[in-house]
Parts: sequence; C-alpha cells; structure tokens
Amino acid sequence: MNINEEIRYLILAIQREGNRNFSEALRPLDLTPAQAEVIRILSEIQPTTLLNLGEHLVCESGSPSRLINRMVKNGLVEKQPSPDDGRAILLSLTAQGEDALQHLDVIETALHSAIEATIAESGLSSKEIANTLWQFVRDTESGNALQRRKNHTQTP
Amino acid sequence: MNINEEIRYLILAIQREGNRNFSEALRPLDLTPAQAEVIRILSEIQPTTLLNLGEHLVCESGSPSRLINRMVKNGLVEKQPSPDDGRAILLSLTAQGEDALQHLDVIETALHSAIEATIAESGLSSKEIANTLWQFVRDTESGNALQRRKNHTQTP
DNA sequence: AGAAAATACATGACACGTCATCTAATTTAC
DNA sequence: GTAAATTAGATGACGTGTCATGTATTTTCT
Repeated sequence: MNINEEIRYLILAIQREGNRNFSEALRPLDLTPAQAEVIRILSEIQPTTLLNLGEHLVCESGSPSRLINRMVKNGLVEKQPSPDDGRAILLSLTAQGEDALQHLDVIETALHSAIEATIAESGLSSKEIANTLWQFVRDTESGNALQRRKNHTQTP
Repeated sequence: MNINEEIRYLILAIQREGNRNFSEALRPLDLTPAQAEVIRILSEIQPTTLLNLGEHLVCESGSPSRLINRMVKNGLVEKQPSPDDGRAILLSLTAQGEDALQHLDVIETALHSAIEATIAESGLSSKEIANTLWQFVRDTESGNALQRRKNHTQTP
C-alpha cells in the first residue's frame, strides 16, 4: 500500500475514531458532534442567520436547516424572523443551549489536551502538523469555514 | 482558537473535502467512496465473509450488511453461502465489480499523486505525517483495520 | 413599476455510520 | 446429548451529509 493511500485512510480513520469518542463523551449531554459545533459557533456569533451559520460550519456544506430544526425541537436553539429580511431567520441559543455550552467546554478542553499529548509523542509540533494539514483545505469550502471561525475567536 | 482544536477541525475538513472530491471522481463509475473501499478490499481478500470484510474496512465499524446488499443489488458483489459455516456468507466481486476495479485504480492513483504533491508543498515528508497520524489510531478499531490492509498488500 | 434574476430557506431522496435488538447457526459446558 | 453462551448476519431507528428541487422574498434591471 502506497504511503499516500495510507495517509488517505489515516485521515478517515482518525475522523471516525475521533467522532466516535467525541459522541460518547457528549452522550450525557444528549448532543451529537454536529450539534456541539453549532452550539459553539452560535455562542460566538449569535444571533445569526442559517446561511451565516452554515458558512462557519466545518461539519456540513449548504444550509443546515434540518440540523437546526432538530436542535430547536430539542430546546437548544431558538428561531426568530429577521427584521431586515423576510427570507432570513435569526438563530440564537436558548438558556438550555447556553447551559450545554458550559458542559461542552469541559469536554472539549479535555479532548484538546488529549490531542496535544498524542501529537507530542510523535516528535512533531502541533504547529507543524496544522501547517501541513492546512495545505489540503486552503481555498475549499470547509477550509474557509474554519478560517472564519479562527478570525472570529482571535482577539484583534 | 486553540491549535489542537484547529487540528481537530482540520481533520474533519480534510475528510469532508476529500470525500466530496473522491465522490465526484467516482460518479462516472456510479460508486460511492465506501463502495470503492469494499471493491478494493474484496479484490485483495476475496472470497471472504461479511465479518472479515468488516475487519478490513476503515469506513465502517460493525458488519456492513447494508452496504454489501446495495452492492449486490447494483451487480458489483455476489454472495454465496459458506460451506463451512451455515451462518456465514462468502462475498466476491462479480465481473462488473472487477471491471469497476480497473477504473477505480486509475482514479485512486491520480488521487494519491495529488496527496503527495500537497504534502510536498508543506516541507514535511509523507512518512513523517503518517507517523504522527498513526499515533491517533494505534490500537483502535479503524487503525487495526488499516493495519490489516497494510499486512495484506505488502509483499512478504 | 414590473419582469427577471438572485437569495434564504425548506424538503424529498438516497447512502451512509452508529447503536440496539433480533434471528439463526455453531460452540462450549456440563 | 442437551442447555447455555457465543457468533454471523439482518434489521429498525436515528442523525447526519449530499444533491436536486421547490417556495417565498428581495434585488436587479430596464
């Protein structure tokens, strides 16, 4: 097996395993990884429209109508019509959503520490890895979404 | 945003973008990425059972009954009862499946060249990247599946 | 102002992935 | 030899992802 094919499958394997672990950690909160991403993004840019939310989501392309509808049904997100645009809908976290955010923070902090420890064992730095990984998603939809998130969370 | 959180989302973004690109390349063959993985694995270890196939699949945990049923319906794979075990089913590629394999080979070769070129731009080597990525999936289900595939394709 | 194009969102259709549960066949234990 | 445990596979349920299509609202163009 070609080393580049191996890397292709490694990315898939890491994503699957990571998602499984994260799902398991989120189970007590009754959240999926995609929902967790929505909560974190909304906490940074709420209130915002479905379209703008979609432009910050790495987990999905297009407008995440159904993902949001499920979260509304679960009491995590609320919708209200936009005063400026009759087509748009403004989304924000409910009190329950804000509450989930606090728990989510603990879980994600632990996850990121685990990632750091894993990379440290390899001898490379997180920065070197990130730099290489960025090569794959520069000027892509998902890459742009991630870049937007970075811009939003940096203190200027 | 923490660098390790960034890496977490980079993995997700790469997997999504890569999957979209691969899906698009496979569209003329009427194959999905998961089906492509099955074809490649079967070509290496056929005839084999559903369970053994599952142990070589990175794309799915558990037994891929439905994935295979779809491929049987599409004429890519054929099932036959195992002579040794009344519970087991032996899977193999049909002529159409073998034909798809040839086309798949061309597509994957191009994909792996593109991966190589992307990594080369970053200054690190494919081996260094692979080594670090392996840290994340050592002793996991997906990682073991990939290791089994490597063992099968290496010339001893 | 009015027609045409663009935009924001919703929805149907399909294929995954994951978990839980079920059935049938085989192995294990006694 | 038979009951219990294990194993191989199938299937229901649910939540994504992705693509295509549909509807309502705004913008643009003239």
